[in-house]
Amino acid sequence: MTKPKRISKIVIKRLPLYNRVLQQLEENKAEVVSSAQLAEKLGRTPAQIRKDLTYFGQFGRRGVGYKVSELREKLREILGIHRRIKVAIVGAGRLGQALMAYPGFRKQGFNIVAAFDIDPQKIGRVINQVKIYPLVELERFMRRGGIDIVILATPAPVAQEIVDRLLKLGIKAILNFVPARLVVPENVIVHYVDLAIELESLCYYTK
Amino acid sequence: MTKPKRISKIVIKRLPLYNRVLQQLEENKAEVVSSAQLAEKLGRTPAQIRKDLTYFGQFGRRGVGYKVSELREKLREILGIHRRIKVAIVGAGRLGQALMAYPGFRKQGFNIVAAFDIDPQKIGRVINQVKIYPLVELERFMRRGGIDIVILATPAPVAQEIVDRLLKLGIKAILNFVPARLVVPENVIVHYVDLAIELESLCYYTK
DNA sequence: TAGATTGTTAATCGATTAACAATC
DNA sequence: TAGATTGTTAATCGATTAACAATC
Repeated sequence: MTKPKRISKIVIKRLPLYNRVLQQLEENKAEVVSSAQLAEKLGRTPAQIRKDLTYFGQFGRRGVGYKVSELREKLREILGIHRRIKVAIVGAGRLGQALMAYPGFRKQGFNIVAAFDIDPQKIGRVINQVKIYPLVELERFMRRGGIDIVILATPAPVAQEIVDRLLKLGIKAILNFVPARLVVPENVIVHYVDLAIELESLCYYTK
Repeated sequence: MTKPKRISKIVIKRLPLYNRVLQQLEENKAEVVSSAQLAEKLGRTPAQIRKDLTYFGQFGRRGVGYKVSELREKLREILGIHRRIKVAIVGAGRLGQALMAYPGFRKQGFNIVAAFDIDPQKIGRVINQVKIYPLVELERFMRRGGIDIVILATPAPVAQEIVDRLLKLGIKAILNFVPARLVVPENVIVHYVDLAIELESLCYYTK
């Protein structure tokens, strides 16, 4: 084959942004939207939006534009968020608890099924309807029902060790808040969110 | 002029990562490091690291490598984190309070000077040594001492309105946790952290 | 048909990497 | 001097955008 047809990460990262705008348009009862209108709202070019979308199919009509509800549904399918995604938070320290309390996940339709920690002091506590379980329960949770994504918020020194356990259970995606590079096989994807690093790169522009 | 010599955002975002690794090396008493060693630890190419660094000067010695402490100090100067950076959190709801409690900012040397909210119920509360002030106090804080960066964690509907106030006070950098596109003049920089969007793009890979 | 907008190709732009002379 | 590694150029790779035929 000449074309591997692998869609780049950078494209995938834009799809949720498109989805967000479509959600708003839907709420405002918009029926149809053009790539130019989407681009305007997103601060991007119409060409980029059309190109991104055509990696996945032909969703628009020439001379008309895109049907809002239809395109949104397609995007949700592409992203895999048309079904209910089960998320677990591993590490229920300060940051973990903050994430348990964060309302945005539920608001976007995610199902935070549980939090996990080793500290017996924390086990059994409930924050924002999410209960903290001992780490050993992870296996049970994975078996019945499964967990689609783990949000990792452990202390840095134990992160890799815990990731190794998660990998054995078959976890495929990790949202990592721990400031440590994780070693995972290449079929597993890790997104890094490092708040201190975000702040540091901002500093550059304050001078 | 032929070369605008503008350094791209993508390069700036890598500098804190280099800094982090140098910090570790310093703790481990490493004196010298090569671009190959840094690349190994960061999962990047030696060429990229050397190129990134030479945008700002010549910090290494041929045949030898980079002096760890010296390079780290240079990076901290380039980023502007050699002096103590003052950060304010605007919006002390659930997410804002979680950010107040987040230990990583202090650990990286940031000074969280205050949080601000309009809700009289919250004003006066102290979380992790950070006090919540009424929004009107922002002006006073900006005058005496100043605020380098604002972490924005307000409700989405009022975000722009509050940003406009911050702009009038001369804020130059915003770390935005609000899922809304902010309108700012181009000399002001905004970094977006959208946790739900991070999760959504991860979903794509779990199928 | 005339006007609008997509889907897609080709051109452009920018970022990454390979390679190597300079030099410690 | 021989070996190592930087700084930097040129080649490559990938992403963005301009342009336009297709078509609603």
